[in-house]
Amino acid sequence: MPTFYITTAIDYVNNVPHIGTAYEKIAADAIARYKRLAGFDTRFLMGNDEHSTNVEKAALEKGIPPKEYCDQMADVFRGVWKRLDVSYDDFIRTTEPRHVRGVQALFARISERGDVYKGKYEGYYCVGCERFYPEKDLVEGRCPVHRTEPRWLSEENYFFRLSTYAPKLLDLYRRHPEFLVPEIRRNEILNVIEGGLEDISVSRASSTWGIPFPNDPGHTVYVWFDALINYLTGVGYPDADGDFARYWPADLHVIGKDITRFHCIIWPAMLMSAGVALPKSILGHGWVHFQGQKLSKSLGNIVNPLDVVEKWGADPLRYYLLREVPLTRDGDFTWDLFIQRYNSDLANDWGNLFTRAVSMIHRYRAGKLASVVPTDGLGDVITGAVREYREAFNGYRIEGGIEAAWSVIRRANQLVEERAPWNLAKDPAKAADLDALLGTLAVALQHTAFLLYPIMPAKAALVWETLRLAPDLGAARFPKEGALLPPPPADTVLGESKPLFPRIER
RNA sequence: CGCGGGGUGGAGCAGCCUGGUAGCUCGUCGGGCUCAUAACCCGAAGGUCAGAGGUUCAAAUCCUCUCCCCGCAACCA
Repeated sequence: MPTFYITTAIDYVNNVPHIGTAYEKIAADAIARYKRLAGFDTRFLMGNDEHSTNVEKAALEKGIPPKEYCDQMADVFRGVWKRLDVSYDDFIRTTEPRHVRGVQALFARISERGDVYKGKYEGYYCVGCERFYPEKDLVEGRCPVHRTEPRWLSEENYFFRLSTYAPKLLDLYRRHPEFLVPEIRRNEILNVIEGGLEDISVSRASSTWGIPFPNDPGHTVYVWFDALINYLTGVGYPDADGDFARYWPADLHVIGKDITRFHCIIWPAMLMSAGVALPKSILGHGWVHFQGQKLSKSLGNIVNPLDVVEKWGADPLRYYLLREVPLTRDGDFTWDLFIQRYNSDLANDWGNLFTRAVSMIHRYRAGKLASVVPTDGLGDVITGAVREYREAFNGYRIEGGIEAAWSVIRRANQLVEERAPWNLAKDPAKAADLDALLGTLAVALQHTAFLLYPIMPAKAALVWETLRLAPDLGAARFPKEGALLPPPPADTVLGESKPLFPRIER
């Protein structure tokens, strides 16, 4: 069985998830669910990044030990992901022993290669920002953010010879353009690499909340190095057998566009140095804005995904984000648009098709299907939509997949008008026509549920169950090219007709 | 000359790479239907494709210039 290993970025735990973080996880989840339907042995990894000094500080402010703080935050994050129906297979935390062990092992490999050396890190350091500033970025000798005078700090650090990997990275991008998508991000990264790379500091002497440096416990591993390695330790590295052999190299890292440099320059260089296979592809997605503005704490426009979920469930939010925000671009979340898409797409199109079809099957045929073979060309519409859907998903164009599913919904709604079942029902001579139509609608509904399962798993499952199909929709698999799914059972009473998505009245 | 993204009917977008009927969703207007969540279906109106110049038989699409908007400091995916 082919495998598919997909990861998201792991999250810093000094903030709770917002709608932008949720977007990334939902998108990755849709892809993971799609791959499972497509028959891949799929591994979906998420996690938390718990080692930064900011985390230590946040814990201190709460007056609890960092570990305890991280435990609490891990519960918060996992709770949110559960509410959003994110189906991760494993959740890694960078404080776990399995991770620490892997980080140290990878460092040993990089050191053996001679790519780590001890040097001096000097510069202006702002305590407020916890970072170094080049002299040119200072404003009148002061930190541009805090307006305080930075300290001149000189620290012994370990460095990674990133500079020597520039030619190899360029070669990687030349030979594997799919390593980083979309193209626009690839061009940005190529510019950076072509501009030359500098060695980077990979240890901190000042911090204790981190992974001890191998052979020099006075230092801790720089948090980014620590974090990136989660993709390896999440499948068992450094153990070469088991899950690591099964899933590595990863097929897809889903990350935000702000951290492409770490993932597309430093990460592959680390792996090259350690002699570990590179991931196959990295997808740098855009931002979700709110009312046209970047999400920002200082602006106070952070949208908590749970606010949406509490009112309408996870599915409408998942649908909105996946439909409205293509992975390659920035998108916008507004309540107006959310309600509009909910009402017109979910309530009126899909939801209404479901209710009208199921209720007619009950009204005219006591809830039983006499025929389950689609007529009126619906079979071709469905197989065509499935083909389009798969092409779109394979290119990570989830919105394209959604549109393909909608072509079935639209055609089915049209067909109801064309065949006017309420008239067929009045004429006993047309009973067979009515049976055929109702069966066609049931099969169409079945396929919409199947195709929309990666997007809206809960509602899709509800439709599936109403049609009295095998209980676990997630265990269903795509039919062969050009074929249909095994149809709903004939002569079984279907479930009730009830609104899938009650309209939102403004 | 800092870098990048973008300006297409009322709104949001596709088309631009590989020139040749300007397409989609929503909204508006008119009609149809009554199975359905006042949902559904059909039709119509509405755009000199930011502006100017150029190449061409032909430009939203290629070239040049101009104007406007948004990112590129931090929290942060």
